[in-house]
Amino acid sequence: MNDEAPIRVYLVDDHALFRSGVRAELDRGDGRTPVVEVIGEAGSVDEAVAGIGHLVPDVVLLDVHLPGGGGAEILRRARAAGTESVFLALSVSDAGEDVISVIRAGARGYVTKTISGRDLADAVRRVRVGDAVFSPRLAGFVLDAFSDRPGAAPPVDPEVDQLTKRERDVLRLLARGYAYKEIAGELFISVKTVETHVSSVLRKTQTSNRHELSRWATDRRLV
Amino acid sequence: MNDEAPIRVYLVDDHALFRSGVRAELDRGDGRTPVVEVIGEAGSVDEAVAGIGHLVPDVVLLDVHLPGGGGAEILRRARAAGTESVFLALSVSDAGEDVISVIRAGARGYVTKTISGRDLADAVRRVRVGDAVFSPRLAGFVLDAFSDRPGAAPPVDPEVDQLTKRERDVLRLLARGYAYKEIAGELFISVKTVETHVSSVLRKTQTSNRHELSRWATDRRLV
DNA sequence: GGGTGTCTCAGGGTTGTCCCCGAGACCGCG
DNA sequence: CGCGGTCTCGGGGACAACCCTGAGACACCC
Repeated sequence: MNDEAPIRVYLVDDHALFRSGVRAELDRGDGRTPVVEVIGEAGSVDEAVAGIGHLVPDVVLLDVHLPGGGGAEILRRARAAGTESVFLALSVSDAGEDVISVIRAGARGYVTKTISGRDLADAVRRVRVGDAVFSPRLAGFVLDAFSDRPGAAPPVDPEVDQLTKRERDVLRLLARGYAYKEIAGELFISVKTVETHVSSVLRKTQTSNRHELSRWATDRRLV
Repeated sequence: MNDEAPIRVYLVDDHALFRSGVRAELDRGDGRTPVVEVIGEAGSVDEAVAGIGHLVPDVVLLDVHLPGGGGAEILRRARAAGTESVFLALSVSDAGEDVISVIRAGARGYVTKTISGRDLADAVRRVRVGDAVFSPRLAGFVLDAFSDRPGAAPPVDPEVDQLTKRERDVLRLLARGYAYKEIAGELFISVKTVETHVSSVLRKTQTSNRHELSRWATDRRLV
């Protein structure tokens, strides 16, 4: 599996301490031949885009949450500048929206920061050769979200755009904690009609009550 | 300012990568004499309590969010075991509740993970000699919270601390969307008792239903 | 014209939420 | 010992949430 030359990695995270940790763990190579080499790092969006364009790394390790745009922003700008680097997201967050946004932007994998140095090196090697790498907790989630779209990333979730306009109206108010009666008053329809819409929304989103639905909606930023 | 012997530091964080980073930055000592030496580390609550008791470090660098109890829990248990180590919280979070909880438990400082290696070493040195160290963004907050309480700290809303312990238990689950039946199962009490507690909470918080209450609770970061 | 989809509304049902009332058990305080 | 606070639990009721079935009106499209 050794291609002689080590994999050249660029590291983006706003915490210098964390960058230092990744560098220490990866460069050490776990006592064996260093298959991974950190050739540069950045702590901000602008710095990262410039560094990637300049150094042309094989793999970019990308933090999701950064001041001034986030990892997805870096990915889009680097792609727009014509980079061919492969991107692997590395984040503390396991929130669905974070995973979705960065994968949609084009990352080839997403691992959480709980990962060990050895596993991280292995993940880097795997995305380098084309694998998609996900932390175990996220794998199921990602498969669900992209199961019926093998090709490019869709603009919105399949579940969201199968809601009708009126259903979205009801959903918006519902997620804000409105009672059926209040929703009816707001939309100038009867309570019974509200019930019908709510019922459809719950069925389509595969949630069972308004609390789950609220979480579902906020995860997708519909509120 | 050099006491000849380096300050002995114990490091607690659930991310091995991050521990590695702190270790690399601190041990290097920025090219000068190593004033700080990492003598041990832990990734879990139990491991940390045991390690602190055994190694007797001068300073413990403590992550706030840990599986199985958190930094405040470690601090309390280590104190109960009679340690004389000084604790410095080191966290990604700048949320008020996190700061409050760990300071209340007895930490002498709180810095965020955006800190540089050099500044961290300096912070360690300062808490070692008795200073209270806070990241700039948190300094104002901490002063506010403790301004009128030179001693201990009960900085909660008047409405929150008039809730009894059991009522808070119920509130926590209720705000997460649990049904009464589920809360009853979780707390090993009857649904009727849950109703009683909910009723009290709604009255004391002057809210009229669980949705308003959820917002009330999240506004005060009780979830 | 017929099929499909959306929006509207209703009846009737189960379950959940919230309120009122009362009540026994425990514990700490004066 | 009595008193107050907390925790526990019950009955009974009003209303909200949610489900199922059915159905009329309108628009679009083949």
